[in-house]
Amino acid sequence: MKPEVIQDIVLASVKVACSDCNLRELCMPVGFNLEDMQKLDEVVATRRRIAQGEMLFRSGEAFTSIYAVRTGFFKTCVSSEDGREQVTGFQMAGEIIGLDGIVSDHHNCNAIALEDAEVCVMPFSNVEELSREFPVLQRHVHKVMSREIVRENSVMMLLGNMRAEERLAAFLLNLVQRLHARGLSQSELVLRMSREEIGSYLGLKLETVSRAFSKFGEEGIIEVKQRYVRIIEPEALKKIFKAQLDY
Amino acid sequence: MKPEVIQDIVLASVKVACSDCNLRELCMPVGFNLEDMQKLDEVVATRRRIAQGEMLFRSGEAFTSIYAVRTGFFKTCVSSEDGREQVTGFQMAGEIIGLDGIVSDHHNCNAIALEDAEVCVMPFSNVEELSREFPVLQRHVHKVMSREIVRENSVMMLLGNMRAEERLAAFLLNLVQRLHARGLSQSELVLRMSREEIGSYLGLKLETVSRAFSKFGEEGIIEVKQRYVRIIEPEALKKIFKAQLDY
DNA sequence: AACTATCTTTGACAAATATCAAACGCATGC
DNA sequence: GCATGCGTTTGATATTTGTCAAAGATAGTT
Repeated sequence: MKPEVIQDIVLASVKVACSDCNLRELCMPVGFNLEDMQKLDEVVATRRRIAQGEMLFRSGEAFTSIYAVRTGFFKTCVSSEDGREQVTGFQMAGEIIGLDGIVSDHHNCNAIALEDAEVCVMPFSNVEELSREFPVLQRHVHKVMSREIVRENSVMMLLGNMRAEERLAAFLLNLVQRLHARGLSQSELVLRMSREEIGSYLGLKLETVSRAFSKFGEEGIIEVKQRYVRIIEPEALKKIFKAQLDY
Repeated sequence: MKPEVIQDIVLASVKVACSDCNLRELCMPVGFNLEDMQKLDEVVATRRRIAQGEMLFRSGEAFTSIYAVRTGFFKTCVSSEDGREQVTGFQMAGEIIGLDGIVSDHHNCNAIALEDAEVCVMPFSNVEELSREFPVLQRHVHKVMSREIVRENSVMMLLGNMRAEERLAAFLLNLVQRLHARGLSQSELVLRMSREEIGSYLGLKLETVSRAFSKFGEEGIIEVKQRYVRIIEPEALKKIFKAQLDY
């Protein structure tokens, strides 16, 4: 715990202000006047850096805060008694991690950085307190949680009804869409996760994921070179993923 | 719309008070004094009856309220463009339906009564307003949403990592556990849903579900007669479902 | 540059589940 | 009582994905 405290002090000395953050529109409510925004800066207590491969929190740990990803890329996963692991999500800049911990006051999954990352630490008591004061923040928090519920509904559709190639097409389209919303290319990406992690998320073995990638490559729909992917024919991907839901 | 309005009037004339409801401990926060509780009665605007097979709400419909099941049994499901359907959950007395609608102000799934049912209609603006006034209600709402996120994480584990018999064992154990919490038997139940609906929830075809039921029956773990199920060896079910998560 | 560890790709084969088809059971209405 | 319809069970077969194994690619290290 000691090293974290020291690190927090270092980071807190850097200006920590939502009102001044370029990710504001991704993780804060819109339609906010400047005064409100400045009061809202109080939700974020500190920032925290997480090295690649390190855990932001682990299952069973006491829940105190939710986290907004500032930079880097995370995965969340649950594991069963007998050691099987299920990746439940991948999170990028502007997305919120840790909502699973509210119900039992303990985290219910592991959050692991897939590359060096920085998060804004938002003690949940701050969030609740300010939510009572600012209806627009309250509504925003509810929307964030509801969005997560809807996303998981879509994943259930994917896992329950789609075959391997449909799952991968859906996955790729979702990823580039989110990257594009962050100002990155809508046709090129570098995957931050392994075939095995993709497979875990999609309910497939890594070999099946690899084969689907190769098939798309052979068909000229995408260009794949290990973790680099270029989407050549987005329409073909969308056609494969007919079972498209809006998430 | 007319018939519903008339029905609402009829139902509202019956006493609608959370403070007086025998499901209170399931769907309202605990540790509430009586005065607070009486103010909280305002969250529920009306009650509404839904006949078997009817929809409480449908995907795309404007979101105004969340619903607490008072009696009866529901399923929620999403459907894809090409008509595939995925059951995302089954809800019984005391459980909350409709949280999916908050993010986009439109419902994102269909909620269908599997038997004649009655729900408490809680306009979400009431919920938010009273949440600002009562921190204990605010916390409760957050916990309900977080619980749904955690439940869906477990379903992802089930769909992504478990085979047919494990899925069915997990499903049966979860059902009886919830029924038992409502004062019903922990060994006997009558399924409210068809094999096809179970299959949709579990990512299996109805024939596979039926075969798994038969297998459990042959092994003496359960007794099955159509929709009647008696669990003879709960420990055997738990052993099959090693990948047990606490949901 | 060579070595190592890790991730990825590909092939051959096995296992699980889906599909198709038919029979069965139970409730409903005539 | 019998016919009808819907849901369930069971069997035979097809398809998809998983498993096991080996080779290829990449990045980091010495």
